[in-house]
Amino acid sequence: MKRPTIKDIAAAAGVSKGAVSLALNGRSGVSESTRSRVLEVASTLGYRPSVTARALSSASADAVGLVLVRPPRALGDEAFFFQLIAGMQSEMSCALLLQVVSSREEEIELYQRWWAEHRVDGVFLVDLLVSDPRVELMPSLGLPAVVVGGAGHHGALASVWADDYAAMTSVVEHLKALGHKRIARVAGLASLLHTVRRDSAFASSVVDGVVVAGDYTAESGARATRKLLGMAEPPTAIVYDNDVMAVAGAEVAAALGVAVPSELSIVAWDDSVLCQHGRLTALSRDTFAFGARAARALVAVIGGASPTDVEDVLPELVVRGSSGPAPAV
Amino acid sequence: MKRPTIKDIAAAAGVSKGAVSLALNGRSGVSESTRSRVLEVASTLGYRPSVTARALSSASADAVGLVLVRPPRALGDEAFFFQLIAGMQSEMSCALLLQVVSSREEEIELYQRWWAEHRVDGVFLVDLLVSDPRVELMPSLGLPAVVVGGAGHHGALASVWADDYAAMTSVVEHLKALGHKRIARVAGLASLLHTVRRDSAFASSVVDGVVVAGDYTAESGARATRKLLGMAEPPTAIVYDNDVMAVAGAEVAAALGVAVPSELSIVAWDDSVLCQHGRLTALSRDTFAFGARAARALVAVIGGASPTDVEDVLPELVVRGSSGPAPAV
DNA sequence: GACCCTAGCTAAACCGGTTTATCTCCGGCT
DNA sequence: AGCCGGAGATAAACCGGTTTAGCTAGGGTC
Repeated sequence: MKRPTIKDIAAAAGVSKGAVSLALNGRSGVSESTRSRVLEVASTLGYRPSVTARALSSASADAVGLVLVRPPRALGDEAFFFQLIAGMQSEMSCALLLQVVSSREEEIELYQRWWAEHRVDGVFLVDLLVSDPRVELMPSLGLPAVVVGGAGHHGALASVWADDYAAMTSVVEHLKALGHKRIARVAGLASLLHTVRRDSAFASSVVDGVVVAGDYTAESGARATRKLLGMAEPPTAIVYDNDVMAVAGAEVAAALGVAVPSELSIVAWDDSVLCQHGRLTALSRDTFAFGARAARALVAVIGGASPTDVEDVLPELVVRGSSGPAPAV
Repeated sequence: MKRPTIKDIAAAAGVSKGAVSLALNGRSGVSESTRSRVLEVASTLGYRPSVTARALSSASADAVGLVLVRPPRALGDEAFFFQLIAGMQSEMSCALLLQVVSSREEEIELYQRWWAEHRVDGVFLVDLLVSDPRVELMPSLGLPAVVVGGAGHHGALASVWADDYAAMTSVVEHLKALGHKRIARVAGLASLLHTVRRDSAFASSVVDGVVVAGDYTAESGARATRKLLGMAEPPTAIVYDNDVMAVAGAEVAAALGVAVPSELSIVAWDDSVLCQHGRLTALSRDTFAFGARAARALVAVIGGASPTDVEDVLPELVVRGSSGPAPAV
């Protein structure tokens, strides 16, 4: 009960392997009558081309790659990536080759290997570093790639991004309009490009703004919040770089008896069910749609389109119960 | 700057392609001196075998498959699957081929295709149906597979599972011990096997227990809760089939002015950050470890081990603020 | 009628591995 | 000496496609 190969079709249709290949791929070199006969035979035999064999002779691999550099254990709580992946899938007819590794070196090694082995037709690049070697590497390999969530234009690569700078500014403006003066920020990993972008936007719109580093985990969010609230002149508003840290921060505030939002306003970057149920004011971007857009861009680049930069809509601030007027002095 | 192939190594070492293959795979047929010379050359040339080519001559594909049947949009909120995937990755050195499809037919089609094309060495089967055609299909295809989250033994397949029946019983016992008599349940999709298992456990330990169907979304959880609380004799405790529905239910209760836990106890199946921050009593299983265990089982089956059934530890009830003594009559 | 061109097809090489058949050489046994 | 066996290596077939070179028949041109 083996699956039919191109040879079986050739035999059944009474033509050569080569003719079958031409006919199935809609290329010239066979007559219309032969082509239709081949297609007929192929469909009755339930023929499916083997991607493996096809990839070997340098055609499509029918898959795209995504490598995540994370401690696997922490990954599961990051709804962002799963939303992103789900969105990507919605716009791709091919499969996604996914692997989680623990270092940047392994990541690069893996991209090279996948490409050398024709296992993928293209890749997504996420978590862009400030000076990211991948931006140079991909074009030199000739591997189609799309930067997801970078900061605009990146070398010769296509890019799908949102304006973190403008978004941060809009958050700060919102808080200033509510009368806040002492605004703090709990940042994400300093090595990531978007952290730097948000940092600089924050620095230029808030004078003497305090920034505490975090790593997206609940623990780091709680720790940073305790530190901030323990200062001589604690902030009246804190902006967190992701939802998990913000929720943890809100809990710390509650535990310390700091009322939200009357004494402290909290804003989260990236909305999620977590923020919705915690009634946190959050900067909401449609991560699912973002992933879908990235997939479309990658498909286009693989198809031979020249790389373009797509700017996502500016994230919208969804005001919920965790932000309000600054406390009277 | 092409990647070296087995031919290059053969030329550099002055032996034939066949000898190189034997040497690299640690098989007999070459002398120790030749083997070490080949290995030496291979490492200095930075040789990496092409999985694609290898898969063609019926060897390993170095990837395993997972197909999810979901509307992609809803998938992103289901932390369960992402935790599971993260756990799988932690125990696999190979990549995961992931695709989201919208129907069971496509799922089966995809499994067959992947296997026929040597794209995967084995697959995970999730969301087992009550009478699932895949259980018969996999052995007949000869495709190594592991059932994840089924109900024990499934035909000729290996299985990694948790005892939903006993878990449900333990939840009900907990509530009964608190004095609850009118206990209700918001179930998941009726087509899934574990729903049926939980249903039957619930039915046999709760007399006249009301069950409302849901589909794991927040909307369905809210709807079900409104229905239950609007009854003439509303339940004093509700058990939800996942975290998202439970949190939505807690919100509905709050909106209707029903105090939790003094008037209504809420228990969620599957713990998550959502439950932790919502202070919901939840049936906690370590989904990450569950995924890791599934990966180990699949690796073993692919390696030729005879399929075994691994029972996961019984999920543990983590009591938080949402469950308490039944209200006095 | 000789010549050329092209459409339509076939045979064969190729991709990068694995596997099998074959060949040679060397040592041990009778 | 003659025979057998096994170790060590090679050449060639194979996996299932794509691609290229080459062949054939038919039609148009001068």
